[in-house]
Order: sequence, then C-alpha cells, then structure tokens
Amino acid sequence: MSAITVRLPDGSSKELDGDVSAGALAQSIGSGLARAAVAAVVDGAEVDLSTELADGAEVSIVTAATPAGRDVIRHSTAHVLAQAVLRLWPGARYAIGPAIEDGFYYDFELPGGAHFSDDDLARIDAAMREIIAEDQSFVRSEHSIEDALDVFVDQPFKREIIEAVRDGADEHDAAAHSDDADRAISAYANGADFIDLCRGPHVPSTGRLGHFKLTRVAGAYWRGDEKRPQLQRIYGTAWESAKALAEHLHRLEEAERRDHRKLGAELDLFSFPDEIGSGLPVFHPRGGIIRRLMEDYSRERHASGGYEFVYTPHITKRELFEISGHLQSFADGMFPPMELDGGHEYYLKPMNCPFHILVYRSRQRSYRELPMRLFEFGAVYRYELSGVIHGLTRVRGLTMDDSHIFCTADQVPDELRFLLFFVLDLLREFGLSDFHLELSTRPEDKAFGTDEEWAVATEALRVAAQSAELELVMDEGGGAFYGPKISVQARDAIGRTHQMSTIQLDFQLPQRFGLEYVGADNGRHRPVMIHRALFGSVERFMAILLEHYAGALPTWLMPEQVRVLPVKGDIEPYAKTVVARLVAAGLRASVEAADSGVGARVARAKVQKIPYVLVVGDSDVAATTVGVNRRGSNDPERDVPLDRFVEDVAAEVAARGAGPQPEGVEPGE
RNA sequence: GCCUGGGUAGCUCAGCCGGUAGAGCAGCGCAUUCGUAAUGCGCAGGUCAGGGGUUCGAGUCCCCUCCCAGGCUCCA
Repeated sequence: MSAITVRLPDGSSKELDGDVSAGALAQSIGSGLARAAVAAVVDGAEVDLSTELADGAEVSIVTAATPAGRDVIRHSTAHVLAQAVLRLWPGARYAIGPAIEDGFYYDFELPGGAHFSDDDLARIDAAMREIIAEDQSFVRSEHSIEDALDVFVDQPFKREIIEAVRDGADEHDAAAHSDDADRAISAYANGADFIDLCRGPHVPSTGRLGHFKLTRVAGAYWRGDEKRPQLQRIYGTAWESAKALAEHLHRLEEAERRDHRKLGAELDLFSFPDEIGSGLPVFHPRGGIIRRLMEDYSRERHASGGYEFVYTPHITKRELFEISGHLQSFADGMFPPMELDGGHEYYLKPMNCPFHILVYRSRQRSYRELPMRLFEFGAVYRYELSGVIHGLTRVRGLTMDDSHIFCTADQVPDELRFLLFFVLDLLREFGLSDFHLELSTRPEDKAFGTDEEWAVATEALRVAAQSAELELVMDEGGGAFYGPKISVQARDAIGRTHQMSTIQLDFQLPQRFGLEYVGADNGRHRPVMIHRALFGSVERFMAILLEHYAGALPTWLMPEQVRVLPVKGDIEPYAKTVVARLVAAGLRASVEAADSGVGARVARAKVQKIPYVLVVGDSDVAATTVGVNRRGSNDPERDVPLDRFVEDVAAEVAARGAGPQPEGVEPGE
C-alpha cells in the first residue's frame, strides 16, 4: 500500500497512507467530520465511506445534516425497515424502498395477502431498534445479472428490477451507474439475514441510525401502475439527530393544527354535508361573512382597476364547449351532460372563458374599447376524482375570480405588467407577502400559434415579471399548448408554497371563436386574449388564508371582531351600549351574558380567536372604559377609554392590518 | 377511479369472545352574579353512515352503496 494524494472541495490536497478509504480521509481531517460523515462523493459519484480512494481523486465528504446526507440516512433506515419486516413476516416479499422528501417508504407483499395494522407499526419499530442496537455493518457486494437473479430467487419484485436492468429498460440509469462493469448489479447486506438490491451508498453501519419514526401504512401499486399488484407501503421519517426529528414532528403537528378543515368546523365556517355530495361545501353565516368580505373587497378593487362586471349562466349547450375545444380535451373533468329540449345536451360549466368570449362577441368591437377587462365571480363545476377531493382546496364546485382581457397585440406588454401588479397588490392586502414567479414557456410538442407569437408573448411576460422585482423561476416547456403563462407562487407562514394567481396568454380561443376588432386602420384584426385568475378559487384562497393565519384572520376579515363580557348581570346594559358604539363604528361585536364565569367566557373567546375581548365591570361603567384582551396576549389592559378603543380598532380595520396575532403566527405583512 | 384505514350524541372519542349504548365538551333548565383560559346540579340528545345477509340475538361477523382520511410519477 503506497501513499495517495486526493483533492478536497476547497482546492487543497490531502495525503493518505495505509487506510485509504473515504472514511479514513474524513477521520484524518477531523474527528468531528468523521462523526458527521455518512457517505462521500468521489469524482462526482456518491459512494460509501468504506470506498478506497484512488490517487488523484476529487473527494468530498457527505455529512448527516445535509440534503444528501439525510437521503443516505433515510435510505439506510428503509433497509432496516425491510429487514425488520422480513424478520417478523418470514416469506414476505419486498419491492422498493427509496428516500423521499422528509422520509422514506418501503413496499411489501405479505404472505397470504396479509396487511399491516397500527399495532404492527409498533412491533416493526421495536424490531428496527434491535437491528440498530446490533450495529450491523452495511456491506456492499457486486453481482453479475445471473448471480443476482440467483440471490433474489424468491423475490419476484427484485428479479423484475434486475431483469429490467439486464434488458436495458433502464438505459441511462445503467449508463450512469457504470460504463465498464457490464451491467453489474450491486447489493448491500447487513447482518446475516438481510440483503437488498441497492445502488447505495449507505451509512457504514446500522448504529448510525435511530432518529426515525414510522408514520403510516398505505396501499400503493407496484411501480405506480393500477393494473399491477397492490402492495403494502410503510412510510416513515428519519433524521440526523433527535432534535431534527422532533422539529420535523412539530412541523407536522403545526400543519395539522392549522388544517383549514379542522378550523372550518371549530370556527363554524363551512361544512360538507353528505347529503349534498363529495367536494361540495356549504358556507355557514360566519364563513359567509369572511367570503363576502373577501369578495366585496375584490370587487371594489376590480372596479377601480378598470374591470367591467359580467354575469353568465352555469349551464350551456354542448356546442359552446365544442367550439372552445373543452369537450375534446377536458371532457373527463366535466360532469356528464343532461339531456333537455328533445335531445339537446347541456353541460355544467367547468370554465368561464367561453361565456366571456360571447360577451365580447355580442357586437362588433372597436380598438377604442380595448383593453376590455371582463370580470366575474363565476361558479364552475369540475368532476374531480373522488380520491383527490380535499377540503376547500380540491372541490367539485368552486367560484373563480375570473377575468378575461381582450386587447391588441401592441397592448400586451403594458397589460401584462398592469395585471401582474394588480394581482400582487391585492394578494399583499390579504397578508401574503413572500412571492416568487414562475414563467411557463412553449411546450416541446404541438403548440397553437406561431413561433413569433410565442416568442413575443413569452418575452412580454418575462419583462413584466422582471419589473415586479421578484425571483423568477423558469418552467421551460411547461406552458399549455395554447399559450405561455406566468404564475404567482406564495409562501405561507409555515413555509409551504401555494400557486396563487395565473396570467395566461391564449392564442387559440380568439381564433376558434373568430374574434375581431376594427382597428384605427379600419381593418379587421384579431384581439389577444389573456386569462387571469387572482385568488384562483375563492374557496381555496379562504383555505390558504385560514392555514396561513392558523384561523386568527386579520381583524378586518374576522366574523366577530369584538366580544364584550359583562362581569355580572347588572353590567349587561353597559355592555350593550359598548356593542352599540362598536356597531355604529362599523365593527362586528356581540355581548356574552354573565351566565358563566368571566374566566370561562374569556377561554371560549380565545378558542374562537376573537381579536378583542372586552371585560367590563363597575369601574368601567363609572368611567366609560373597557378592559381589553388582545388576541395572543395574556396581559389584559384595564381602564382603556371606550372612545380610544373604538377609534383604534376602526383604524386598524380600515387599514386592513393583521391585528393582534397569537404566538407562532406570522402576520404576513 | 384504485388501495388501506375509518364513519357510534352537534364535536372528540370509549364500547372486550355477538347478549340490547357510554364519557368529556357543546346544547337546554335551575342555582351561582362572578375582573381574565373553562362554577355546580340536573335534563335532553342515538335508524351505531345507509341497505341487505348470517344468527335465537348484530354497533360488533359477511356483502353492496354513500361519505371521510391517507396513499397511488419521486425508479434497486
């Protein structure tokens, strides 16, 4: 064994003698790095720490608390999961077990078609911890195809994967794996009882694992194909430290606490009656207030933004969607037709655009009328598969704040910029502030419109996006066949990204409907059409706001802004005058009579996330004051003059401020 | 749509090997009149999602339907 020299990421070199493994390199750099190391990257390829380094290799160490390091930990934990399941269910077949975002899974077929239960998760967890305590080494081996088929003779899923590699079904993968090993198959064994087909790398031994939790069991098709066997999948999460695991679990709890479906029931906002059907919500009075405020404010802004309001029906004859092309490309997403008037088929509308087009086309248009911005809160119905329906975010009946803009080609750049600033401004008013933009360009295959139209429109979108001074992510080839689009992505208070508004150019519909305007040259021209959704759907936007604010909506959107609690019965008349003052100032307020203790009533009001709870007693009657409890504070402010309180809250509402927020809720702006 | 797991009082849930339904909260009534996170007592509340079957007997076992949750492209 002679000394070798390897190069490190910082450009320096390191000489190794004797043990020339990647792990030894980490150790020679520092014991801290060695402890954190889980794998290495040698000349661009991820490898095990046990890999012997060649002279001149370029090496970096993969540490646990990095995306790549967590992948290794998760993938290794998935192996231990499979090993535990095979110990507990001899004869079980195991399929695939990759690392995924925040965790891992493994798919199994149990003997006799058995399936996992929640109790099993605890047993598997215990078996996994035994394997980890045994600190088994992960040992890599390489096999020829024939040899590998032999090793996995009782494992049909593994054999299928090996055969796929042999038959070159996995062409570029095999190439990336090794050019010269003649399609070698690698496997990792740990302990005497477990070997799994695997590309690696893995942590050196199972003792490096342990900060994991099995989360749920689910069914999943082999290779995601519903025609193939359904396997039993176990999901888990794994992290580099107990702290990181605890933080992840806390994030999950936080997301659950904010779940708009839960908040909707708790705050009495909306429900999904079985009698109506899946994905079809009803809004209760309190939810109705929020919705009306959202819509009213949106209308106000649209009116001052030069939009014109139109109203169109919910159903239409088949012909309209034939002209628009929706029936040809979108029929699966539409409710089936109803037959009326002796054989005419009528459809519930899944989109508003064709209707707005007919408004445009109702008479001859002049260039002087353009840009024409038509706006409608349009109720649309889409037949979503029952399995994908989710709360208010994926429904079968929804209300789009839909706008269609008709303009001349020359007007497109200015109009796009106008639209983008309009939507960003309104989203900010609702407290979302962390945006980025995504620009979807022409798809590879068939696309409507000429190359030049696409180039001009895409460039106009790019210029508009850049003028907004937000991060712009390109989605090359991600546009629809009928035109490029820009979408606004918003990050919420717990870091999730939601697609909000979209601005989409359409080269197809103006042509399909033969739209025209008469230009200054007295000639006929085709207008450009822009689709613009702002909230997207009012229902979904409400859900996003509820989760963003964890139910503690800004005061201006809260159904009940102030609740007044008289400490005892004879204070009630004063409490009523306080409410009258608040109502006169345009606020929504109520009294809760002294039928139960002040403590109990304050507790209830806090659960309901009322922004201001006023407690009034004898001293307040005497001095015309109130005791103010702000949402999120446990420190009441006594003897606040009523006049000042009314003035402050009215000003806050007028400014659409976030209002007092509970701890842990980001108020947005 | 398919798979897994669910559906018991308005809500959250308990209900064992099949023997005739239970708690907390909410609601209603009475008492309490209270100064900041839940006052006491009482009452009422159920087609155990719906339908069919097995059984002397079904919330419980079997089948169908509806509804809910999670998953079903992240390639060893």
